[in-house]
This record gives sequence, C-alpha cells and structure tokens, in this order.
Amino acid sequence: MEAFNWSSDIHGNAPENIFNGFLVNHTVLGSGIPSSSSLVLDSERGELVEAPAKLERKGVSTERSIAALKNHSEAERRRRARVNSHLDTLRSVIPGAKKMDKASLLAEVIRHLKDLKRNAAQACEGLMIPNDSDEIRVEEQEEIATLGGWMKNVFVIISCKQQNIEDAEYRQLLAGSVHQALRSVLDRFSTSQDLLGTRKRRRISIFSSSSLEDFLHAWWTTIFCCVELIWQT
Amino acid sequence: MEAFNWSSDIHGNAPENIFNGFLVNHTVLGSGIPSSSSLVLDSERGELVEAPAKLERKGVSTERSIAALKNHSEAERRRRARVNSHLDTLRSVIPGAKKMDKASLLAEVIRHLKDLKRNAAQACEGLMIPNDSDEIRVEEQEEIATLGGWMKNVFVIISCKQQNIEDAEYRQLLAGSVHQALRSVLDRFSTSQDLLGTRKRRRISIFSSSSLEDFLHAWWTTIFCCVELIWQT
DNA sequence: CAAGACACGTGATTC
DNA sequence: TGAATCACGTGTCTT
Repeated sequence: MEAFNWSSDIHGNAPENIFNGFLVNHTVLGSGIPSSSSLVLDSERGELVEAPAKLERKGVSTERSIAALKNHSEAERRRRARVNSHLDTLRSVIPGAKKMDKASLLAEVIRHLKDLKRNAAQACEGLMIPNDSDEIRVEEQEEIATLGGWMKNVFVIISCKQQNIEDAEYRQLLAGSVHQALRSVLDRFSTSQDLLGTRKRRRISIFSSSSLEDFLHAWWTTIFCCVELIWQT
Repeated sequence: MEAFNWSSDIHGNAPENIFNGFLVNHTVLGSGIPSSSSLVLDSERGELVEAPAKLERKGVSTERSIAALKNHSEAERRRRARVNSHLDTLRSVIPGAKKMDKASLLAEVIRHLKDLKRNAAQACEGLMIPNDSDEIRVEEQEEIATLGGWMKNVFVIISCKQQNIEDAEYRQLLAGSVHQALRSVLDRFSTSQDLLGTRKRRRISIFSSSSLEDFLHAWWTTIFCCVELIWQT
C-alpha cells in the first residue's frame, strides 16, 4: 500500500479536461457567453441544459465541506484499497489468475470453491474406516470408548443461548476455536508419536473449520445425521 | 439486473448538490458574483482556485463527446454489474455471507479457499494410509466399503424442503421411519447370524428413535456436531 | 479510433 | 452526526 499524496494531479499529471460529473461550465463547452449559471448534461435528452440554482449557506460552510470531501474521498480510497488487496491475495491463491481482471478472477474463484467443496464432500466419505483386529476390546469410560485399539471421541457442541447463533462472527469464533482446540490435540499427539519413534500408522481426520462452519450455518435447512452401523462379520 | 434509465436523476431523485468532481460554479460556492471562470478545488492547498481555461474545438465535437460519454458510462455500468453479479453468487456460496460488504466477503472467501485446500490435502494424505498392510483388504462397491471384515454405513438425511422441518409431526415421522428402517436391517442381520450359529461377537449401535427426535426437535437451539478423532494407538 | 479495465471523487444511504 | 458502504460517471491507460 503506497502512501497517497492528496493532490489534484492524482493520475500523475494535471487533468486537462476539467468537467467532471454532470457539471460543465459555460466557458468550457458552452457558447462562450459568460453566465452565472452552469450547464448540466441532461442525459435523458442528451443535451446540455441549465442547471437548477443551488441554494447554500455561504462562507464558513465551504471550508467544512472541503474538509468533509477530503475525508470522504480518502476513506473511499482506503476502502478500495482493502477490496483490491483481497483481490490480489485471491490472485495469488488461484492458480493461473495472476493477471486476471476482476470479473474473470471472481468467476475463477467461484469455480474453485465449488470444485473444492465437491472434493471435500467426496473425501469425507472414505474417512473413519476402522482397522481390522481379531482381538476386540470394548472399554467404555465416561464418554470415551476404545475399540480394538481405536478410540472414538464424540463432541457435542451446545450453542450458548446468550449468543446469537446467526451472528457470523460468533459462528466463526466458535468454529475457529473448536478447530484450533482439536488441531492442538492432534498436533500434540502427532509429536508424541514422532518422539517415540514408533512406526505405527496413525490416522488423523477432523472436519476443517470451514466444513464445520458450513454445517453450523446450514443446519436450519439440512439435517446432517451420521448413523453408524458397525458390526463384525 | 434491472434496466437502467439513462437520466440525470440517476439516483432516483434529482441531485440537489450539483457540484461534482473538482469543478464548482461561482454561484454555488463562490462569492455570488457572476463570472465566466469556474472554481476548482485545489486539494494540495485545500482551497478553491481559478480553473485554467479549457481550450476545445466548439460545435460538432460536443455532440460526439456526449455520445462517447454515454457509451462509456454504460459500458462501465455493465462492467460493474458483471463484477457485482459474481460477488452475489459468492455471497450465496459462502455460508453466512448473505449480506456482507465486499471486503468482508472477499476475506471470507479467502478463508474458505485456504481451509478447503488444506482439507483436501489432508484427505488425500489420509486416504493412502489404510492399505499398507498385507492382511487388509479394501473393497469398495457402490456406497458400501468393507475393510478387513468391518463394514461402515453413513447415512446422511437431508430435510425435504417441501415439508416444514419445524413441524413436530413431520419430525416424529422422519425419526420413526429412520429408526424402523435401521431396526429392520439390524434384525434381519441378527437372525441370519443366529441361524448360522456363529459365535462371533457383533457390535451394533444406532441412535435411538427418541434420541434422533430429540435432536430434530432441539436443533434450533442446539448444535449437534460429531467430530470424530480416530487414531490407532 | 474503439472497446475495455481501473482508479478516482462524488451523491446517496444507512446506522 | 459522522463514519462506512455502494453506485455512479468520468479520466486515463491498455489492447
């Protein structure tokens, strides 16, 4: 983000064509006859017509207006920069979109999003396949059950009624904290396994933060119910 | 996309504040003395200064300029519509972004993209794990996967949009039918096992009908999320 | 030149 | 009110 120097030659050189917006001065495009009124481009008829006289309190208000305009345009520039910054990171995330225009870039982003979502749904199908073991041992303690060397944890997350579940920030916070907590546990486990130098396979799968959030948001239109029937043949 | 009527009251009502861009007419903000020259906001000094006289060929060129301007602004409007259309579809794709502003929406899109990509990588990594044992046989047929004598079914129940999911009767019916279907399958399996006189242990677990109904009933105040962490110790 | 993409400052609107 | 967002028409630069 480069610093911006507030000046009239905003594009690097002084603007030669002054008339901006709909307002055009007589001396610029008109008959050349000096007048106190200004011309406005009446687009409906495609003509230049007399602009209605503007009533305004003179004097002090002008400086305030100028300052307000300056703040306004600066804020707008910051807003544009924010949006464009995000567009740039998108350009860096989407492959082959380095120098795409905005519309094409967004179209590509949509394509990728749908592709990834479809893939994620497919990937989830193959998960959670238990390992084969002849010696099955079932232990149940509190909410933790181990089965043949496998352990299964079921987390039930209850919404806090104080909070509004439809609030995007709250959902994001919830999904993020859950994901982070699980991630830290898994990482701790992974490193402990690595430190032990075991060559045992491990299987780690969690819902991603976005998947979880998708679920939390879509829960009012869809019921996601996983019923597991596990039996030994 | 609504049709746009090219007119000066572009915002639905006639603009009261005429001065646009940097050009301001004397009668608007100036001393009130009629003049042929116009005022320009010199932003560097924050003052209103005399605008330099604009040299232009009079007459025919003006109409061409007007037509060009009209085409230009129309094209620009089409371009904006294209971008905004994509932003709208993004709003419909990203959960909870229905009425987000552009910047926040794009930030959310980036979050989702990264999450989904990470998730996809994780899933691909996990899927390679199960078949590195000689005694493990993986068979995939239709939607049923068997792994080393274990079978796993995952049922995803989607609410019928025709029906009102908040209707208690419908929920009860749904829960009941699901439970009955599962029960019949399990019973059929049990009897077949009994007839065969096998002494193998079996593990059968389903959500009871009341549990499922509880879930369906309380879904608007609670989030039921099952996150499974399965790893081999 | 035309046609398109962008950044700009602005008016309107909302909170 | 003041801050923030959006659509608008425009100027400039690139195909």
